[in-house]
Amino acid sequence: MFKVREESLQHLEIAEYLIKNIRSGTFGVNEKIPSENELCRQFQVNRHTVRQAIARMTNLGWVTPLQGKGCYVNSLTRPIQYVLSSKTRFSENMENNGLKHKSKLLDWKKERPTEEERVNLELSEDEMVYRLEILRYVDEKPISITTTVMPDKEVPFLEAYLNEFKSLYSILLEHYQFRPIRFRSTFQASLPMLRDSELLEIPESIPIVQIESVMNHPSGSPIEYSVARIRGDMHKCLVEF
Amino acid sequence: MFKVREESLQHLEIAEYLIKNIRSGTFGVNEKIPSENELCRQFQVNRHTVRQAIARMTNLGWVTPLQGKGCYVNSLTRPIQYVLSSKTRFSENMENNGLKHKSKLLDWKKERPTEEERVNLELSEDEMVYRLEILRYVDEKPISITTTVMPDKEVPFLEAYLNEFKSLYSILLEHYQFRPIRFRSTFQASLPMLRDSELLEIPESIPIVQIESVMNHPSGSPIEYSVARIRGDMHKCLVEF
DNA sequence: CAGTGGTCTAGACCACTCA
DNA sequence: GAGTGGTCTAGACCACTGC
Repeated sequence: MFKVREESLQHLEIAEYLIKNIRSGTFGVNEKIPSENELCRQFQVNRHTVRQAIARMTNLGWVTPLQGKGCYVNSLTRPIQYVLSSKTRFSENMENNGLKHKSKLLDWKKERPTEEERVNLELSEDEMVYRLEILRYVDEKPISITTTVMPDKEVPFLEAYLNEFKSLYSILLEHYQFRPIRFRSTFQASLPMLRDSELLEIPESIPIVQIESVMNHPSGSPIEYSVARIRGDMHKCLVEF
Repeated sequence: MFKVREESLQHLEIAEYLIKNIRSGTFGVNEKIPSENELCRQFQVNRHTVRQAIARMTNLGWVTPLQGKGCYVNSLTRPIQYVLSSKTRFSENMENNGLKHKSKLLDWKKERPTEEERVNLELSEDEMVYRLEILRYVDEKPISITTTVMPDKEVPFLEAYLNEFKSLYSILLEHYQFRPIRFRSTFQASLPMLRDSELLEIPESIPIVQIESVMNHPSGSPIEYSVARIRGDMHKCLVEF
């Protein structure tokens, strides 16, 4: 129960030394820390020990190693405040934070919903849905992947408007004349799937926030079910009651 | 951008093999997977390679290695649904989920607030606060650490009631005749600090959800500022609008 | 005591980046 | 081609668990 576990953990000392130097600014943001071999010489330890220290720092979100280049100090991530209310949208939130943003449609399909989607959207067995996968950027950096599912019947011929994709909500407003209203959301901390970490360009050990939401048509019926997977180190979600 | 990165990643293959066997039930929940040396023999690889595979599985939340004992498959964590509204409390939420729960007061102090606490509680420079650290258990397992700060003036002589600590809200209700009301909360995914991982008995790579909340007195003034750090793999927070 | 996971060394080859 | 991080081998000692 009361573990002691001190003594002779060189990799922890190396990690602490490096973090202290990042904190103090000796290694600045977006700069390189010394190479693995350099650190081996400095601390007179094996490369494996240095790599353990760097793995730890990577997990804690301090640095990102890049093959062939070096190990870079992550930019300070004062988290973006994302306000969740019945009305707020991604783009409005980013504009409130004064941030440049954009969205990219990775893929879309028209197909049968999964069981979960069917339940959340209150659909019958044979109805079809549009499934969109959207990658969102802030300041040119990818920050979230969202899978959005909408019933076919509510947004007929949606594909006609997807070629020039800017924002899902602008399409809905422009071509279907409505704004979805957030009905409920759940939050969960998780770790990225392989595909997430590739698209978001983060190591697999950085936590992500998964937000599942059900949005309603202004008339009250559920119209959109979305699952967003967001970099956890760059976000803070605010809910007011 | 389009990384290939396949070929010769033995540790990924080993991890996938083990995960497949956990999924299929070959290695059951709370059972041991084969020891590192055993896996070395099976796959004809170096122990370091096996350890990489296990590190990955640990990060992904599949197993927990215990020194001297073995590497155990984590119990399936269908997440607990935690409803956030202006009124819900920890204990009510757990009872709604039909779960046994308890709270333990780790520590308390009466001291000056930090700048952040002062702002959130709208206090003047010289006011004092009670700071409580509470560890909560569900089914006898620790799941969250909460630091709760309340202004001294609102709960005078609080220490008199802390000896027989069961639940903060029962003390407030019984001795101060009020129930705090949730005003706002922020969510963030994060990784545990060293102390968190010790108290929650989780590896440092399992994500946690940090929920910061401001609670109001029914009369409207802020009365409690709390920061809860919760195992991310066991929780889902639901917000309705 | 034997078996387990945790730490560390010494050295190898590879894939990638950049000048 | 020199330097970087990524993978892997071979072998050592330690701390901890259980019988």
